Amino acid sequence: MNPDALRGHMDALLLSVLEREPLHGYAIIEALQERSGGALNVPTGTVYPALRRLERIGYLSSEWATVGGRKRRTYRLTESGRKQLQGERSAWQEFTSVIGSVLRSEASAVR
Amino acid sequence: MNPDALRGHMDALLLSVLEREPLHGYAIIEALQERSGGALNVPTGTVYPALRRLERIGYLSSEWATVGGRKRRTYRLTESGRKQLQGERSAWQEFTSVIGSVLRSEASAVR
DNA sequence: ACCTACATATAGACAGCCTACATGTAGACT
DNA sequence: AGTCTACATGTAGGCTGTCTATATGTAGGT
Repeated sequence: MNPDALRGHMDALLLSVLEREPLHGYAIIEALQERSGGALNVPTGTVYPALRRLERIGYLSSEWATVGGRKRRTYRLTESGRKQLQGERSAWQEFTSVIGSVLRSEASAVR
Repeated sequence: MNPDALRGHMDALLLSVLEREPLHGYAIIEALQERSGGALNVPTGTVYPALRRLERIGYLSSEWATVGGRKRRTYRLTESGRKQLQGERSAWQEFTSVIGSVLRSEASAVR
């Protein structure tokens, strides 16, 4: 999966994966892999900064927890984040529809 | 349309619009608008550099023409570009399928 | 002692899309 | 003559988000 293609869709992915239940960063990465059938292998250097950015914006909130001696920062969707996820979903529909319509244009309409 | 969303898909759009027939930059911008139902408004500062990049890579070739006193640089797909377009199309399928599957995951599978 | 999985984090590189600007022709209207 | 819009190409520099690489540390297995 070309990294550049993810640009601008990372937020939707992260919010979506947190819709079901709060998760910590590492678990989010695993969830993305699972739900994508192994296609999505997002590096930690992408996910952790992105989560912080989303928290800064107000779409996520986080708190520390210790499980089995390991520290986790667990993120959960805020109300604002839930609304944003709706927006991201419809933006995704719009996006795929628009790009798709250009890519599917007949190769030789005239001639 | 969020600019970041286009990232990494611009090539596919440009190659696709040139599949039917050779076009110059300005006409490419218009074609993108038409085929997207007005949703795609790509600025010249995006298109012209992108076309040059694609030519440098070898997916496009270009030549100057003068029409009605105005100079145009007309771009056409090379063989290599045609192959690349096929690749872009299947990459797009893969991409939408993967992201879509994550975004469509049930909001509450368990519980 | 070593390795792997778990877990978070940051610095800096990289790339591509954008805004803003520069330049010029043609044709219509005043 | 002057002004405006559409046509037409191009570049410089900014922005921003993803990536690579690296650092740090715990737990558990061999």
